[in-house]
Amino acid sequence: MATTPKDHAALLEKLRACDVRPTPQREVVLKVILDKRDHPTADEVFARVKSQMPTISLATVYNCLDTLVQCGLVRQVNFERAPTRYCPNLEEHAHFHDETTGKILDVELPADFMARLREVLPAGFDASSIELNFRGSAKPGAN
Amino acid sequence: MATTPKDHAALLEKLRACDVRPTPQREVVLKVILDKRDHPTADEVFARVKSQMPTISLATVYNCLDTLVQCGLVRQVNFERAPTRYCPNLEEHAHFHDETTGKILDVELPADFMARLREVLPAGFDASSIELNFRGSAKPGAN
DNA sequence: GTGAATGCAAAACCTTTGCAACTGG
DNA sequence: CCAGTTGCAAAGGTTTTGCATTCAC
Repeated sequence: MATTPKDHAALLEKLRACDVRPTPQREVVLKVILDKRDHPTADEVFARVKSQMPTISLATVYNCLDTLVQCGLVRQVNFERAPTRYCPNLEEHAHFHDETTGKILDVELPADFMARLREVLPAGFDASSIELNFRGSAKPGAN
Repeated sequence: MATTPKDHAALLEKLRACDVRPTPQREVVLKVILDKRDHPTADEVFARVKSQMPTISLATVYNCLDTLVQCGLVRQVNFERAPTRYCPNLEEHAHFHDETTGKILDVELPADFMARLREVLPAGFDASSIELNFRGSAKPGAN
């Protein structure tokens, strides 16, 4: 279960708030991402969406994902050579790639953490986004 | 010019220290990466290597790069959906992707910075590597 | 000599593109 | 109606693979 409303009306509202057409495809793509707390690839999103909307195409899923990322409704996570993953968590957080399970986990950050990270940038550098990725292994139990 | 010795003997020594066969291909791949301070893609490495060793194949370049990364002689940098880049700088540092120029720049970090970053990880998580990537634009002049 | 590395070509993989048909406002 | 979106199929670019040949030790 996600932290945010995910019923029909709420989803459409989110889309409209971003000034994008609330198409059924975008709604479903957004829905399946918000419905879980994981980090699916485009292909996994496609699979989930297909069960609700069998006629959707993979290209449309890619289109919708791009739109949602641009709107800031969903985040992108990039690790190594692996396919791009999508993240429903809009809070400031880092990612931990567990090499044992292959899973990606969210790492909560203290308040203002990202703001303080920016301080390492030399004068003249302005970061619009920051990605902090850990890779390693997690003992079973945590998260 | 790189920070580290890059003549024949020194390169071979580096490879031997990693317990890998010091083949001419590995040596040249390592050389062209250490010779500059930039972040070439596999294709760019291939182009540079070819001028010194015209018979080398792209697959071998990929093999060598993988080996060098595993040895820790070279680092990998991953940004967005872009092709993987390779980095000669073994110091602790972050990367800044300048969206205006498309270039990737090294960002120096204060001592122990990465160690302190690790502290945000919950108990039970052990990170073998950390990637800190900024994206944005840099005013001309810096770096 | 032998296991490892190379070179080549083909395949795999993820993602993008072109375009005709459709649709939401 | 009309710009924007979809669905499909085909192309694109990067990386990997299979296998015969060659090489470093």
